[in-house]
Amino acid sequence: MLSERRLEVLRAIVQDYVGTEEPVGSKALTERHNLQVSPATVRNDMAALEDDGFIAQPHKSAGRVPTDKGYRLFVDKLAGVKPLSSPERRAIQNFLDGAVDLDDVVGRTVRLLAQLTRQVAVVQYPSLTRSTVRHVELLSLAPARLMLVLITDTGRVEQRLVDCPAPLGETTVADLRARLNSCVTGQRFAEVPRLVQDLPEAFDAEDRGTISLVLATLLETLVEETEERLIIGGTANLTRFGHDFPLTIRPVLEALEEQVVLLKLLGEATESGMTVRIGHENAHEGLSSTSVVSVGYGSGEEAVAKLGVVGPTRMDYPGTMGAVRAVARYVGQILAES
Amino acid sequence: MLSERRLEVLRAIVQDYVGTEEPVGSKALTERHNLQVSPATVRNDMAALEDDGFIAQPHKSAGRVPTDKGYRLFVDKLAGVKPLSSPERRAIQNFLDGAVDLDDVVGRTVRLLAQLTRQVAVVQYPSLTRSTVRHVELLSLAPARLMLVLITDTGRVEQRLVDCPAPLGETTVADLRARLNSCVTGQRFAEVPRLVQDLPEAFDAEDRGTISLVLATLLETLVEETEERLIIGGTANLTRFGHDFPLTIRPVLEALEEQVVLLKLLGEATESGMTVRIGHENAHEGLSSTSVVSVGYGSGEEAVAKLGVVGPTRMDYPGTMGAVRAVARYVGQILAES
DNA sequence: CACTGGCACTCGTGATCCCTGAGTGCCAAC
DNA sequence: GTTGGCACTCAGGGATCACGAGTGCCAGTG
Repeated sequence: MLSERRLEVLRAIVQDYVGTEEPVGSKALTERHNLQVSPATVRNDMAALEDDGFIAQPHKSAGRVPTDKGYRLFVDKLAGVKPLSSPERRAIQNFLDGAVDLDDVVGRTVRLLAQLTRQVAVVQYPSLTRSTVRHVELLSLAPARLMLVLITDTGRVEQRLVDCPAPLGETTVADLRARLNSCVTGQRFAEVPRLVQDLPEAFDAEDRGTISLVLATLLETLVEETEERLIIGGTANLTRFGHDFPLTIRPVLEALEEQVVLLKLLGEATESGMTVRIGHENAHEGLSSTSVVSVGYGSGEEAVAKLGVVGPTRMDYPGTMGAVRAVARYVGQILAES
Repeated sequence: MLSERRLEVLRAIVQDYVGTEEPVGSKALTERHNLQVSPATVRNDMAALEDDGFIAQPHKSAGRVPTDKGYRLFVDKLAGVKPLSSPERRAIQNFLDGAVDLDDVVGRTVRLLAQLTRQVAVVQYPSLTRSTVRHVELLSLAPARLMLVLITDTGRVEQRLVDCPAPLGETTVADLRARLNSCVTGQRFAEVPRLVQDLPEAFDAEDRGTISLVLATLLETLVEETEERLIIGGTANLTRFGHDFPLTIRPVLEALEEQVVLLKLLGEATESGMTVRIGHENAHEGLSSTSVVSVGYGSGEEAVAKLGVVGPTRMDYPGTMGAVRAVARYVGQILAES
C-alpha cells in the first residue's frame, strides 16, 4: 500500500509535469511543493512509485514522468473536478444562449469546449434512441407518393418519401395519420416498433400492403437516424502537443477523421458520470498517447448523447473535467428549454 | 520576354521540386531532364528567372525553389490538367454511386477527394441559390400551427413551423398549398419572392395576415438556407507538409476551422472553370503557404456549389487539378440522377 | 552573341567531440 | 525512517571541422 506521502509525491509530479512539460526531479519537487522532507527521501518514494509502475524515467539520469497508470491513480484518487470560475460560467451561458437551432447549439458547443479546454472537442448530436416522438406527419405528394415527416423532442426533423404500390385515399391517409400520432406521440423511439405493430389490422385488406410499407419506412428512419453524427473542433490545438510533431499528431488526426472510431470512443463512456480514458486505455492505437474525457448530456434526466475532449495524456485533468462537465450541463439546459 | 528554353527550365524546376521537396540545382536539372545544354547555360537561365522573380534560393549556395509567381506561370502556361487513369475514374464512380442520400454524397466526395489528392479536401453543400423548388408542402399540425416543408431539386428538405395569428380552414390550407405549388414548383429560388408576391390577394381579407406570415417564413427559409455549409476532410494529410511543423500547420488548421474563411476562399473562385489560388494570392494569411484548387459543380449546366482542395504551394498541380475536375464532374452526374 | 568549361568561393549539413549540470542510486550516519 | 554525501550517468548544447552541392564569373569557342 502506498503511504500518504507517496501519493502526495505522485500528485506533485503530475501537477509539475502537466505544467512544465518536462520530467521532474526530486530536488525541484521539494522546492516547489512544500513537502517537509529532503530530496533524498523523495527519491526513495519515487523509486517505490517507479517499482509500482506509476512513474517512469524517459532516460536514465532524467527526472520522472507519470505513466498511464500514474495518471489513472491521479484521476481516481488524487484529483477532484475543478469547478469553473463564475465569469467562465457566465460566458458559457451567454454563448450558448445565442444559439438559434439545434445545429447552432451543437456548433457553438464544440467551439466553446475547444476554446475552454484548449484541446480537441467532440460533440455527438443528440441521439434519437432515447428521444421521443413529438409528431408524425404524413401527406400525399402525388397519388401514389407519400411523404413521411418525423419530429423529435430534440427538435430534429427527418423526412422520407414513400412510393406506394397502390394509391391510398385521402381519408385513409388522414386516418392513418391520426392513428399513428395517437399511438406514438410522446413515446420513446425504442417503443415505436411495438406500438405500431398492429396498426395495419385496423384498415381494409387492400390498403394493408401500402400501410405496412409506410410503417416500415418509419421504423427504418428511426433506425437510420440512430446512427449518430458528431462534429469535432479545435484540431488546431493539436499543435500544442509535443515537439516531436509528425509522429504524434498524424495518427490522432487520422483517428479523428474516422467517425466510427470516435463514436466507439464516446460510446464506451459509462452511462452516467464522467469517463476518463487515459492513453493505452483507448482501444484505438492512434490515440494511445491521448486521453479522452467524456460525459453524457441530455435535456432531461437521461443522457441523449455524449460530448468530450481529446488531448494529450499530459493534460490538466481537473480543469478539463470541470469544463466538460459544465458545458454538458448548460447544453442540457438549453436543449430542455427549446 | 522569356525564351522557350527558360520556360522549359522553369517547368523542370517545378517538377523536380514538387517531386523531391528539395531545392534543385543546375547540374541535377541537366541530368534528370534532357535539356540539350550544359549546366552553365542553365545557370544563366536560372539567374534570369530569379531576376524576374519566378524562382528564389532559400540560402545563397543552395539550389532554386519556385516562388508563388513561378508556380503561377507554371499553372497558367506550362502545365495542363492531367486526366485521371481509367481505373481511377472507375473507382470514383463506384465509390460515389454507393451514396444513399445527399449527406452521404457530400461525405463520400470529401473523403474521395482527400484520398485522391492526398491533401485537405473541402466540399460545399449544394447551395440553394441556384437550386429550384421541387415541391412545397403545407400541413396543419394543430388548428393554429402549420408546418412548411420545402424540397429542392438537389434533394435537400427544409421545414419550418409557423404559428398562425388566426387559424386557417382546411380548405384554405389546401388552396394555398395548391396555388403555392403551381407558382413556384420548378422555379429558381431567386424567382420565388417575385412569384408569390401577389398570392395573398386571392384569399379572403381575414386570412391574408396569416398567409403573408406563411409566405414570409418560406422566403426566410430560402434565405437562411442560402447560407452555405461545408465539410472538410483529410486534415491528416497536412502532416505531409514540411519538416518545420508547428509553425506551418497551425495557421492552416486554424483557417480550416473558420467556415467563413473557407466559404470566402471557395467563393472567390471564378464562376466556371477551375480556379487555382497560389500562396499569397489567398487573402487569408494563415494560408499564405498553401494553394487552393477549386471548381464549381452542379447537377445541370450551372454550378450549385464548389469543391476543392487545400495543399502546400509545392503540390502536383496537374494531378490535383485533374482529380478535382474529375470528382466535380462525377458528383454533378450523381446529383443530376437523384 | 550564345554557349561552354573551368575555377574560386559560399555556406548549409552532418559528424565528432567535449563539457556541463540535473538527476539518480547507494551508503553510512543520525 | 530520514538525511547528507558522493560517485556515476547521460541528454543537450555549444564549438569545431570537413564535405560537397551549388553558385557567379570569366575567358574561350563556334
